[in-house]
Amino acid sequence: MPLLIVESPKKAKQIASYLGRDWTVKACFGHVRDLPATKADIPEKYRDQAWARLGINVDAGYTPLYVARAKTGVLTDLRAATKAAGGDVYLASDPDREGESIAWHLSVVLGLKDARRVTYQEVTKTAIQKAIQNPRPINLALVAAQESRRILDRLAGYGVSPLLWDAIGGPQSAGRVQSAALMLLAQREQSRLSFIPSAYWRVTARVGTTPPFNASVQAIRGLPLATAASFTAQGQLKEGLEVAQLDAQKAEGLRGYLEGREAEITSIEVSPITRRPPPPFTTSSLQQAAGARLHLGVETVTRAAQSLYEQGLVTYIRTDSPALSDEALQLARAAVAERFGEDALSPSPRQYATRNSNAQEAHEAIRPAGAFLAPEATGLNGDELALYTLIYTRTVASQMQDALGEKTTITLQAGVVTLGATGTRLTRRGFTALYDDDQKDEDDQALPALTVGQRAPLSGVKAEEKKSSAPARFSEGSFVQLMEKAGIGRPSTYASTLKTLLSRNYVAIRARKLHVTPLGLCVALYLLKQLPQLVDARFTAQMEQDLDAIANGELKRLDYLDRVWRDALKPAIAGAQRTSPRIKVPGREAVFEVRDGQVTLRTAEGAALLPVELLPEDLDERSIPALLAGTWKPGAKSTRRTEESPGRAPTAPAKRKGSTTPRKKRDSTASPRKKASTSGTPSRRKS
DNA sequence: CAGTGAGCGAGCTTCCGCTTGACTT
Repeated sequence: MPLLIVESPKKAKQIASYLGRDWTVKACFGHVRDLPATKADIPEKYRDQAWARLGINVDAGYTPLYVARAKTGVLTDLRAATKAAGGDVYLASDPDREGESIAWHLSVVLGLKDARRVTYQEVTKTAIQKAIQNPRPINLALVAAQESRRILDRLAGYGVSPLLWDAIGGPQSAGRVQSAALMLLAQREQSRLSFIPSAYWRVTARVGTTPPFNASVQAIRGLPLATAASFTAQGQLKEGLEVAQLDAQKAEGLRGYLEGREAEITSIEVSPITRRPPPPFTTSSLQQAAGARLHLGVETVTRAAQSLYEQGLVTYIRTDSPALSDEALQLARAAVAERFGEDALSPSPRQYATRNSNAQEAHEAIRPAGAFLAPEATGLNGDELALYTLIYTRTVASQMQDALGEKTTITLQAGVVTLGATGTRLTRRGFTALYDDDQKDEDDQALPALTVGQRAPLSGVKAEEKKSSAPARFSEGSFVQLMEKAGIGRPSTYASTLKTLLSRNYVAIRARKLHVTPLGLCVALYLLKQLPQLVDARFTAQMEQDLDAIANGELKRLDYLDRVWRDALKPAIAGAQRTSPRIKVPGREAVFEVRDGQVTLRTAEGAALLPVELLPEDLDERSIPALLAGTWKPGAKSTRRTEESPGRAPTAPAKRKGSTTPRKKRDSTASPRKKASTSGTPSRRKS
């Protein structure tokens, strides 16, 4: 009886039901071998080799040392099943680079000669049957590409992390993905800290038509009134821009000028609007939407989505493709027809393509699985119901008609002052009847029917001073999207990369936003100076191109690794400064100095160790003297945390435990600390 | 002579990516 091996047990069950009793279907649970992680993983005979710590014999052509992963039960099970199948084994791991590698490792571990590799794009009976009729050999060039990726990540990660242990202290870490991701956050934090807000004025008035509407001042004597967009991040007026700038006195003068004055409508412009439904979810867009709409963090979303997957309610949750299978398209369209009628359907089925060039598209979009149960019919509750509803409506809405409408822009003149008002109106709701993704514009309003030349008095004139705001911090969900857009990490690692940055104390979550800590800022800026290539997201983009060339046979694995390691990273690591770095605090006359994992703030007035909970944004004219005097208390500024959802709050207290600084090195022997930092965070949650 | 504590030195930390349960607090 032939044996088919897939990665996921859920998938194995599904496929077993398609293939019937003539087949055995087993899961290998992802990778079955890997480089040794710690010394304990290294086999006795290699333990005294100089390269054993890396698990890669660089001098022997970057030969990797592979060891079985902890799940011995899985391997013995697969070996027994292989024997029972008489070696008639089909390797059906995912159709991407990692999947090809898994197939190759399986073929080695199970001793398969002439391994039969099969792939399919969707899990349907016909697709599976077609796949097993067309087996092919393992693509060794693709395996070489994966192996190069693995080796590079190990060399970079295990090569650079010890640099941090020397320079900064503590069990710190660096890597191709986490360091580039940290840098993206640090850059945003820096641009926020150095941002200089600009003041501008907004003057509004009520126009006395029936019914009335609101208009805002656009220009005075034809000169546009300054807005937030008129200024640079340094608080300067953008070059070559001619605008009217008010101060309190002028604003009050303008208010008096307008109050009671008659305005005339000088133009009415109407333009049509078409809005298309957003594509079905991928891992990153689901995180973004669940964060924005349901206020759920990445870990909560991942856990709830995994549960939905295990219940057979949604498809695989780690995907970069928004594509729907033909079967799913039909089911989604049937759901539209049943709920809203045939007229609500888009004229033809909508298929969505990814815009992400790194996408491997081994799975389809995250969508309802099986019978497309309506949310009410699932029997779910809580976060899982909310998440399923989101996935269901987004998928079904993707097959609905566009929303149509019109945008009206009104211009009015009152003496020398020009005012404007906008209003949008939907003439056909289309998909928004089910899934409304409208971003509300504060100026948008319902406008009455108006004609050019019409006159009406202005009243209730208000002049408000506004300040331009710095670029916003990332939420957990938008951080995941940022990583995807930058091309770093994969759907299976977005959540764990964030978790790593949190557990290293490089990043903290406050009021549902990601903040880079002083330690994170120091690590990022240190790496930027010593190893700029590692913190650059383009390093990964270039790696992807080179891996493609290896997979195509155009580039040799050895040549590639020599180029990135022997000729670039290795000498850069050897030449890097290993003394405690001093980093200028952005936007302040002060420096951070970091040693033993602890950050010290140094100013002309003195120095102070920074408490772990202090964030760069807490540093100001009041807190700095308090820190130096030792009287600073946390929470003085950050008390206005948004606690709308008390049930599911805080990851914050759990986080700090595992990664406290090793001030007393003797007390923190390796094993208890490891335990605390790896299992501490999730296990505290349920109590 | 046995027990205690300070001080010293050795060993360890770490990557990315693929998959789920089995462990405690």
